[in-house]
Amino acid sequence: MGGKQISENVISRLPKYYRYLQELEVKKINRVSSKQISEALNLTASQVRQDLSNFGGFGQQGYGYDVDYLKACIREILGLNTFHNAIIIGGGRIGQALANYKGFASENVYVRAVFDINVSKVAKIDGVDVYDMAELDAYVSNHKVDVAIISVQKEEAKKVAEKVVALGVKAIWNFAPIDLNFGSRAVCENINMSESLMRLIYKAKS
Amino acid sequence: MGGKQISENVISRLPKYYRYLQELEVKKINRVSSKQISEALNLTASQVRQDLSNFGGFGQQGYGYDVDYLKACIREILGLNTFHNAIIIGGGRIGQALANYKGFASENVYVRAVFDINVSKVAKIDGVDVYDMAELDAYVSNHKVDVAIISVQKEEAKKVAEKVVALGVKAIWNFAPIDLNFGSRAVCENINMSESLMRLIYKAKS
DNA sequence: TAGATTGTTAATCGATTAACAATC
DNA sequence: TAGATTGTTAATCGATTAACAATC
Repeated sequence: MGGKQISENVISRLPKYYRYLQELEVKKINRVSSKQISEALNLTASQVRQDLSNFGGFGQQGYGYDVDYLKACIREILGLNTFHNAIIIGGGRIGQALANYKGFASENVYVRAVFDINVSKVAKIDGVDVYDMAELDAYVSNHKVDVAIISVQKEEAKKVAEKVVALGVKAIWNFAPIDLNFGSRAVCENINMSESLMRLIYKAKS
Repeated sequence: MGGKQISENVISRLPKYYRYLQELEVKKINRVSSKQISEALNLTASQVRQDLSNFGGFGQQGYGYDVDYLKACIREILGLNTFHNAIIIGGGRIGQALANYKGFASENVYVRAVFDINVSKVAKIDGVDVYDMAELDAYVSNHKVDVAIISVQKEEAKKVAEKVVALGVKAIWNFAPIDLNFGSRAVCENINMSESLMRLIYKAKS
């Protein structure tokens, strides 16, 4: 919606800028230049300025960028000021690790429920209710679900993701080793550990 | 080492070709064209042929590619025929999930040990021995460790990764939310879930 | 003021796409 | 043979880098 299309490369660098600005904030550094950012993140200063200028002019000539202000701007651009309700589909090891991970709160993403085919095996994961997979439809229909986290087996991942997208979920975070893509119906990020491991092995031998 | 430098984009597509060829093999399909591959993976046929031709001519004019042969070639290119010993540093939820994950065997990567600061809490994870972090140096010095999987807290990740690289480990698979980079000393793949989640939220609002 | 650094325009570089001769 | 499809060369497109006027 609105404005020019931002390339995937630029989108991928935004969280890196954000993370670096957080570090500076912790260190009580309140001023930074595109050159400093570029050196910290292995980019060029031009690239940093080009990236940021996609969203507006956040700096000041001769001075650079105010750390707190730029961080707040990127936080807003990324959408981290909005609250998001998430559910986890698949209560295996990865699903459990994700339910447990406390880091999502800083992104304002809150896990509200976990769904699993075998509910008896885990009644509750770190305070999050675990429901039987059969209740997924009803839950998604009756609650506002912004993000569905897919951590089921590869074989079921596509089916279950298609289902929740059909029920209106607009964002899928997929941990199954397949590439999901919903076109304009929903956005998706794939965390494909298997592909990452293969890339690592490839690079290790070169 | 040897040959022209392959771009990161090409390397990232190799596992996708491999995965698709595996699927075809399961379906007993023994022939495929660049057009078919491209349609399955949302690429162009040109791109598929360009990518593959970086490594040699695996196809036949008028016919296409033999599935088994191409799969074997890509498996070889990726280095999946070589055995790799891995250790996991950090026995928290993610470390446990990784120790448990059986999928690495198909990449010939085997987890031989887990290291954790608090050994008493877990004596053994899915048959893999858990050692105290204090034994890490000695272990790496006395065993062939090809891959170190980093699943400790962000704060310790850089330090512990630098340590094992200094001890000779040439491949780091990093799950801590920082970008690690060892230049020519070691290769590295970062799985940054936090960045992925931010990208997802960004895209969800656009 | 002089020095520093932005935002933006232009130049370069690399990756993707198109085209096609070779040939199975 | 005629049709299909490769591998590769050339053309296009987009992303990165360089340059610089504006100005704090």
